[in-house]
Amino acid sequence: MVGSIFTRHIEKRNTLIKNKDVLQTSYLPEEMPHRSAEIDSIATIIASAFQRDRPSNILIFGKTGTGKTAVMNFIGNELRKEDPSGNTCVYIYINCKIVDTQYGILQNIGNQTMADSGKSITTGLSIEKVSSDVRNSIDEHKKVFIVVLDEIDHLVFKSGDDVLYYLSKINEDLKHSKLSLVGISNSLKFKEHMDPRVKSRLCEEQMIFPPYDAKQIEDILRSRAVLAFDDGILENDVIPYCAALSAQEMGDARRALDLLRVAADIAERTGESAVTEAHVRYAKNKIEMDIVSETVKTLTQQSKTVLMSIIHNTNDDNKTMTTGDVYAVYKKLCDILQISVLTQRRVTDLISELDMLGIVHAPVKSFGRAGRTKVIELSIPMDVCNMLTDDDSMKPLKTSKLRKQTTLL
DNA sequence: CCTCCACCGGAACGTGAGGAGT
DNA sequence: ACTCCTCACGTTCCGGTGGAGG
Repeated sequence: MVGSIFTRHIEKRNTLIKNKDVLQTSYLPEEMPHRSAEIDSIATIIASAFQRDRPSNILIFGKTGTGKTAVMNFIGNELRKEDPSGNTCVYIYINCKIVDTQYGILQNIGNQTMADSGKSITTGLSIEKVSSDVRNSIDEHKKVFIVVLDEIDHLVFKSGDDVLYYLSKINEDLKHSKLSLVGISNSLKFKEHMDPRVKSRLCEEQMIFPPYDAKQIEDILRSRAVLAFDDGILENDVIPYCAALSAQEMGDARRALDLLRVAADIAERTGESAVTEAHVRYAKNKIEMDIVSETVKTLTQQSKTVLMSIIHNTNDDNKTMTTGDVYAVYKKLCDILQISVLTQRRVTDLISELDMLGIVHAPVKSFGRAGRTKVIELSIPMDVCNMLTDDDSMKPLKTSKLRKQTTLL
């Protein structure tokens, strides 16, 4: 037999997409359409690092997909071009959605500054020890450090502003080095959760990235499409359609790129010679479904059980329910699944988490004498029910006998 | 205007996993 | 082997609270 199981697929694959990387959201373009003003003003602030001055701390706001992260990484790249050996300036990027604890942030900065000396920061040390280690390591370098904290709101929300307090006043204890912070956030609201002192120090400069409009998203898509596709692969209305769809979603350029990439993927896989508007529509559904199933998959068993209780409480004529309703069903499900029953207090927290993930909608509402409670409604399709019962830990609910039992609840 | 329901949600604390230093 | 650290996940306790009905 000639060839592997892949041969057929490799041969069949017509190359609709010339360069796939260009359509990834992580791809860093050579130039950034409609963001030159922002790049310029950040560059003026940061340029002082080359005079060995401390650039002002910057806070950048903007909705998702407005190019905040891309602009900062673009600037980071330019910084390295200007100073290839890193003699005066070090650029450190941390995504606070991934690293969201005080300890993690310090550890991350420490590891990036100590990398050349072969040392590293491990876990199990006290915060005080780690902070002083990091501070010493920074000072030894005698450089200007630009620390970018992406999704900083997530950090503040999750772990408070202690690290920010520490980092924003670290310069007082540095003799040779300097450190400036760039915070990136998609909500303005998180400032309220910060200590006023931290806030004022962090907000020395503030910038807001406005959402892109449909025309601008079109430009961005076109600049990428030129690199990713040969002429004639995209039907004329594809890019405007992607742009229009994502402009509806608050000018999210990332969504627009995802749409285009997934649409092209679908067209390629089905062996078609061009990408059409229909592919984009299909891509839109696929992306939405993928997001939901991915988040549901990563829930803990307890959260899945709570979600299951909400699904069981949902029926055609009554889509909403109260915390009490959910908890009653939840207790029975726990019994069937043979898992421990959490307190109602904890379950309300789990429901709130599901709310934050966009899986359910659960505002609190008062019914006067009838009390005050969350009014819970499922905000994803019922199909997730199947996704949930496919899960190993939820197997017991799959047998028909038990399912009958649970639907009767 | 007051009451009172059915929870909400903050605070403090407990437990146990995962890792480090000594 | 023992102590010490963080962090995730829960529990217990308890003071609120919006608004329909008296």
